[in-house]
Amino acid sequence: MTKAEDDVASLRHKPLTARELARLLGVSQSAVSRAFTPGSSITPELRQRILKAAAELNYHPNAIASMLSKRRSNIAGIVVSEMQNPFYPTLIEKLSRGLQRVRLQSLMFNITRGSNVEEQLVALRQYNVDAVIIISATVLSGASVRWATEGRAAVLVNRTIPDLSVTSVSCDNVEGARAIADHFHALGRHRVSYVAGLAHTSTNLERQNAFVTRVAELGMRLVHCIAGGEYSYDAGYRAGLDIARGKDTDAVFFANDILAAGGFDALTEIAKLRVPEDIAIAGFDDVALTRWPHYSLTTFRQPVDAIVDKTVDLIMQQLSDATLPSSHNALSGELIIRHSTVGKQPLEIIGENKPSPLTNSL
Amino acid sequence: MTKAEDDVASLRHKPLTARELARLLGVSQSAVSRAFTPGSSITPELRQRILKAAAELNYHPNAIASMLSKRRSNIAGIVVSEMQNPFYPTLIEKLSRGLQRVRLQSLMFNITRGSNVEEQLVALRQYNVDAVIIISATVLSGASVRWATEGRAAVLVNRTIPDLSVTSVSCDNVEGARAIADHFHALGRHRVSYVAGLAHTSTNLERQNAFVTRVAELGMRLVHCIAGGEYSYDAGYRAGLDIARGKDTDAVFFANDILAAGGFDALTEIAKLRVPEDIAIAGFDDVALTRWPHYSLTTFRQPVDAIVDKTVDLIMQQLSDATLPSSHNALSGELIIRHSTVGKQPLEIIGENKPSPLTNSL
DNA sequence: GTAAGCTTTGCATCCGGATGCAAGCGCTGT
DNA sequence: ACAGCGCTTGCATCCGGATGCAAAGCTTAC
Repeated sequence: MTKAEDDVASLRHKPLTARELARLLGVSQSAVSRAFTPGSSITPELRQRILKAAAELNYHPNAIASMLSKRRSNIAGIVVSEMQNPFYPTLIEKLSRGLQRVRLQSLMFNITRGSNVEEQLVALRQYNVDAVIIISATVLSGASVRWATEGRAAVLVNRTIPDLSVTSVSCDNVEGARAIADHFHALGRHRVSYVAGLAHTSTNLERQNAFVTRVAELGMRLVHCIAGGEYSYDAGYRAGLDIARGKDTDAVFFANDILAAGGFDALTEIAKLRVPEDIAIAGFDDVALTRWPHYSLTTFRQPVDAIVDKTVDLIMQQLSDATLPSSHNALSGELIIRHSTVGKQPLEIIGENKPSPLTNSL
Repeated sequence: MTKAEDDVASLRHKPLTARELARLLGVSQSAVSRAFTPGSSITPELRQRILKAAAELNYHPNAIASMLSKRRSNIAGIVVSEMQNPFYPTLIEKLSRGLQRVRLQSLMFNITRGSNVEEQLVALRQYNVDAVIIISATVLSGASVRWATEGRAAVLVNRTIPDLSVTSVSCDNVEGARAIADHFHALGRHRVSYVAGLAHTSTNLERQNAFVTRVAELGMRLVHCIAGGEYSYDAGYRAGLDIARGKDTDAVFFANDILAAGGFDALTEIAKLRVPEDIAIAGFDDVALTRWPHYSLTTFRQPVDAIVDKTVDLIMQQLSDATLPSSHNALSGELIIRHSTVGKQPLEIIGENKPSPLTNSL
């Protein structure tokens, strides 16, 4: 044991420390520290000399030590649970890039069925992350969220918890669902259905309520309101079969794009319905596959960039002012009309502006 | 500034430290430390007393401090670049769970066009990660990889770099490509094509070379070898159109499933070819969409779980023995035959065993 | 009863940087 | 020339746990 450890230690030639570098240059360790701290009290000449030597000797300040003394980890913990939905990898990638812009690294905490949530949250606290970003319409209880976020900057993305004073950022689901309903109405559809995702999630509830309400306002009939049970292709497929059996729906709104893709295939390939002539289909999110020619799915685009920017912005604000009150931010999205509701002809007329249906898709 | 900082500090009620807890219990800080260190010299009674108090007072050892003194971060840095391909989110999720099992947290480093690679790698080193796992068929130069992995446990997943002595784990691409060629041959196809992904990646090169070689061995004709240029639906779609124009191919192997999906749609919906009657299609990876009824894509399944296990295993070995020589591990996958090569009838006969085509897909 | 041998505990110090404070230095103005 | 002021620099200490070493406590054996 001790032997092995020694071997390891000797082989991993330990990196240069600030003290060592300082000694070599005949300056103090503080000087080295200051050279790497923007805005600290040091002459440009000394700083240059130190930085130059550091570059030559391949010295990099030890982030761990720095964290310890600054009591600041420069790490944002991202709690994720649904990497299966392609919307999330995209979001996370952009988010992690956004965080990097403000010098925050992303420590990922995957919470999935199968992983120990408790343990993950303990780790989250132990790592002293400066900020917690929770991206998961599911899983965490309110109490867990409170515990995980207590006393640190935190943002819930794409999720709200009513009784919890934690800042949240999401797409305006109400706007989106209404836009879909309005679109169906403008197309002259009267017998609409809704396919839910995970029933109890805030995203689903908001979309469902807003859609159902708007449908009633517009005098359309809600034929089915199907509980998909999850945000998956399979659930959408099954729901599509149900709807086809009902034979009465002329427009369906699926709670997200993956559901819609499944529904699309079931409705066209099994039920042999024509889209959009027999039935119009709309999804939500605007993931890559909505642009695939096979689907060309009308959807409500989540303002991903805006969501990321707002999230990063709120984190930064909270970091500089711990008293910042929590807020719920619903960001405006955009209805993207494609073939699945208007067919190929009208699309050109309406002026769908993508130069090619292929541009920009996965 | 100082004012604000003070406010922050006061509001974030700082967590209990080991010294504080020790003082409350009338024991030494070392005792607390030992209570939390398995196998250390402490009586069970004392340990219990400390752990009990710790639980009550909500004390958790500060991981940062622990890292500093142990010179061990318990963090694995995962360098990723292609979150767009659904194969990777799945892999990463499983990998991060596998790492958690051995007490390693995953710090993600997203390397994308647009992000500063250099900076990311510096961060990787600064955080003193114990292990580096590079999952990205692309982007990093050999020199960068060497620099990032130097002196620490490291594994390249799904990628090899010939002249570099860094351990790698990947699917056996040669086996997979040969299996596809053999399958085409067994189906009686004679005029095959290959659609490449990112040309210079090891995954692509291995698949391409093995396929081309095997095709020649079997006496089949290689009609086209198309440079997709990237692993995307669009590239596959364009390649599909090219192949259809050539009119001579009766079986295509796409370098991965996403390419295959694009090719499938182009061949069936634009070129109006029947799959598999006119043309058989195979992909690689076995991502969720291959199971979607619309595609039902024959593919070579990457042994994701085995890849994850092997990777974690190799990391652990390297951590306990720094002298472990590097190795290249190609893990055996599995040919998954679906409708896109054998059609609906034979599938039942061949005995595709999924209880329902929907099971297990996204 | 006491010395040897082992275990448990505490003390002191270290990990590598950050930072408050005071000493050092250079410049200005009289 | 010297007091006064401001900027640089270094010293000492801290961040929160880990750990080698020695002291203390307990067993066992003579």
